[in-house]
Amino acid sequence: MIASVIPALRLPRCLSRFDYTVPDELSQNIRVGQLVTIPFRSGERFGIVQSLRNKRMQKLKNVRSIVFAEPLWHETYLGFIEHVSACHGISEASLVSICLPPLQKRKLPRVTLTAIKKNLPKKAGIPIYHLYHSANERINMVNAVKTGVTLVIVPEVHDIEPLQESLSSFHTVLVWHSGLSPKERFDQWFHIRNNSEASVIIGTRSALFLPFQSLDTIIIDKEHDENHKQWDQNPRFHTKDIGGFLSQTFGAQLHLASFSPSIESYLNVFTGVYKTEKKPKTKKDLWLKNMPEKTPTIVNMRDERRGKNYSLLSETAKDAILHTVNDVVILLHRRGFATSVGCNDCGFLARCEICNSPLVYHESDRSLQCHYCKKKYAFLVSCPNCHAPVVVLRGAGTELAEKDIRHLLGPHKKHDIYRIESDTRVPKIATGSRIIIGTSSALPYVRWDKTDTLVCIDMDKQITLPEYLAVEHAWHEIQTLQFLRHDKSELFLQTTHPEHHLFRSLGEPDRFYRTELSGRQILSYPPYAYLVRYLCHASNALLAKQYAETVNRLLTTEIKTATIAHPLEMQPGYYRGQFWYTIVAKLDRNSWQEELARLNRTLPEYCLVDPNPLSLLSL
DNA sequence: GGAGTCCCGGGG
DNA sequence: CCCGGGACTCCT
Repeated sequence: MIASVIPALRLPRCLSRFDYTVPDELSQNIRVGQLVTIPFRSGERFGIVQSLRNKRMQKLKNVRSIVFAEPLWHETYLGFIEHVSACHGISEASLVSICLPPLQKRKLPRVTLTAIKKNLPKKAGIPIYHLYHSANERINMVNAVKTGVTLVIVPEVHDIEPLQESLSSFHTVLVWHSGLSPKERFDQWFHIRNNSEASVIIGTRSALFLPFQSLDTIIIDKEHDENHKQWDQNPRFHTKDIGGFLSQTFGAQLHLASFSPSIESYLNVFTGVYKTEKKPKTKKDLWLKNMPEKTPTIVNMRDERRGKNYSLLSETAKDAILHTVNDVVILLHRRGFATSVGCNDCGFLARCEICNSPLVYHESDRSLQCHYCKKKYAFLVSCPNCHAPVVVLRGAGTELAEKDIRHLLGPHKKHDIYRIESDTRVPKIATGSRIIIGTSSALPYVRWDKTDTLVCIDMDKQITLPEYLAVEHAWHEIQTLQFLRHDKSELFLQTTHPEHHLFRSLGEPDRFYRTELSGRQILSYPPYAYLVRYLCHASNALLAKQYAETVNRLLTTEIKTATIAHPLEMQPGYYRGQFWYTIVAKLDRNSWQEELARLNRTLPEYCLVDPNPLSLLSL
């Protein structure tokens, strides 16, 4: 007997299944879906039995051992593995290695697997959309789930704990995220494999690949959040896509939930792709009219400049901050002191010599830093291009904001000031009133009940950024603050484009969605097409470009229902020791899965696949 | 993808 | 003589 085995190893696309002879002493007990050990290269590896056939072949190595008598996975799950790896342009072997993260040989004798269920799938219904307006409604939505195993995927580790605490009295709750220790991982993983009782599993996107025996409900919470996309390493997947595949595999009901629906979901609700409790009847119906009635204050920064206020904060915001007794939150999107360093005379802009990204000024050591490749440069005194003595700092980062705030409050300030960024460790925070200055990664550290004043220093960048998702992202950010802040608090949005439909639609969300949708329809962007991005990389710039052109030719001849854009240099063009080019294809939104799998098959190894990308150009 | 291998060149 | 790094090769 021959066993086709998928090794648990990160292997290239073309290497997935390997044939081994089943020795006579194992042939009675070997099953499809079982975890086995196999000799691979010089060592021994875990693998999953993909299929068995009665045949004899020379020169094959033997399956070494069967780890558990019971199969780890149902046969149907192997179809899931095949489908996901085909659509995401990775080998089944790589995906299997992601599915078996905690296995250590010496611990395995401690565990036995329970018998596997024989008949799996019922048919999955169409996805259900839940719009919630408060934390309570959110909890109730999850609690409404009564029977079977429920998987809740949240965008960030921070989202797990609050949800877990409000649920634990009703359900057995298990959590899964990147912060677990190896021991916790091992225990949770086997618990999930063996548990057949009702339970709720709450996790980040890596929880999609846990060894479920059955799955009745999948909830994707904060469905609009960009953290649902894994964009920086293979497999580059979106929680919604994998959630859909899982729902098919287990016949589980898929739910999407958010306080700020994505533009894609809005269309899906109106076209009947998703069900809702209160269904809008016609296309003319408004769906989101009952948004919270807190209104943000839009501050026109052009007026501030005209009034000779050149600081980061408008007079209105300064005034509000000075009069706030409790907490203040100040948000902006850049770390450091200024976004860019350049010359007003000739337009020179300081860029990283390695990857060409604009450099960021850091006040603490008066250095210029590249936020992509981390290289540091000395501060420029004069323009290297035209030798003008003045090098101006444009834009603003969190460090500059902190300096301004300290200056504004003066020496007798009543607040403690904290700057929180993605890569700073969160300081030990005192109990007094505080001002938090940070990027959106500071939000988990905000005391919402005590925060009376919130300021978004600069909404402009997201409006002007040439990315189709930028404005939607800005909208969700505003809605996140609207959702979290208390009714008596004030939110200031500073912009030089107060006439933008993003701000004018704040009181009538449906208008925002419809305007964005019509723009996307014209350009065939999602949700009217399914995007896939192909990334070509090489250690030399010319080679990378040639690779991209080769892939472009391959795709152009192979493509059926899609349009494809010419290769473009990525932003930054150099990253992790490699030069990068990108090719974007727009696939038919109804048949993208087959098309994607077919296109991926033709690709050379150096080309990575990024289905459903968040950005067209940047890494 | 990455472990194993060979083959350089540089420092002693 | 020993290394570290780069290129190259396979993997049932």
